[in-house]
Amino acid sequence: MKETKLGDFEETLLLLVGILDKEAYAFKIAEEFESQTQRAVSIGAVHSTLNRLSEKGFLTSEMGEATAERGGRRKRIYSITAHGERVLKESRDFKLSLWNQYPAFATGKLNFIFE
Amino acid sequence: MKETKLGDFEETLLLLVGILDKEAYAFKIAEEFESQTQRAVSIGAVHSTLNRLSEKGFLTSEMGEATAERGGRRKRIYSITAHGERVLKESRDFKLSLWNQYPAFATGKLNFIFE
DNA sequence: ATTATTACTTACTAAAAAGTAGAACATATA
DNA sequence: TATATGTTCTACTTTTTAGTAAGTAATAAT
Repeated sequence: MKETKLGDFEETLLLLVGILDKEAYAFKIAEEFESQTQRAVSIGAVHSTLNRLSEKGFLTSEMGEATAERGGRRKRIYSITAHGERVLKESRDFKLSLWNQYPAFATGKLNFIFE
Repeated sequence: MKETKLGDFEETLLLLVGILDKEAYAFKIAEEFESQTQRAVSIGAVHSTLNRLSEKGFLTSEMGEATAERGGRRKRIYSITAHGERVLKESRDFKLSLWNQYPAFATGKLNFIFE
């Protein structure tokens, strides 16, 4: 296990970036994480993880437009790179494959995903 | 993120134990890992990870019968605990759910797994 | 006997992931 | 102007995961 890969929390955040699309900025990501997992996260943990993901080349980001809302500091909008998407996909395929081989999980329903 | 959970390598090994069933002993697990991932692992890494998984309550094990093969030291056979299976299942469900929400991945094919 | 092979065990180290703390900034409202 | 709100940033610490090293054991083959 040498290559740069994804931790669990990292993978979740990466996916949330993909899900949130144009709304993928740290605060929103943190909120979404909490609502999807019922677990608390500190915003700092999210920021440092997003940084790590960027350094690893899985994410890029750019500053969004200034908003005229209260607290309207400009948001940094994240998006998944091609590399990030590829790694995510590989990770998914590998897991689907394993689950499928484990009798306790194999519903037979995942088979045709590998059509 | 406080609760005891699974690292990536741990999750893979846990699943391999489930897949290998009666053949789930460290050496075989290491071989299977290499064949399924095309990555090398050291047997020591596998042993220490299996230990960790046992301490966390995800696995149990017992010594198998002595075999009359060359190098026939008794094997320690691992199996997944109910707790291990539950955690594995939760992890799977959560991931399936996220993948399904990410447009780049959503084939629509995973939907009905949550029927 | 000696060596090769299949295995386990344990204590340790290294690396990576996760989380914390504290500061800063922009805007709106009171 | 002072305060609340929504937000980013980064250096640092802690915790967890992954991996190494070195030894032990049992058996078969030479």
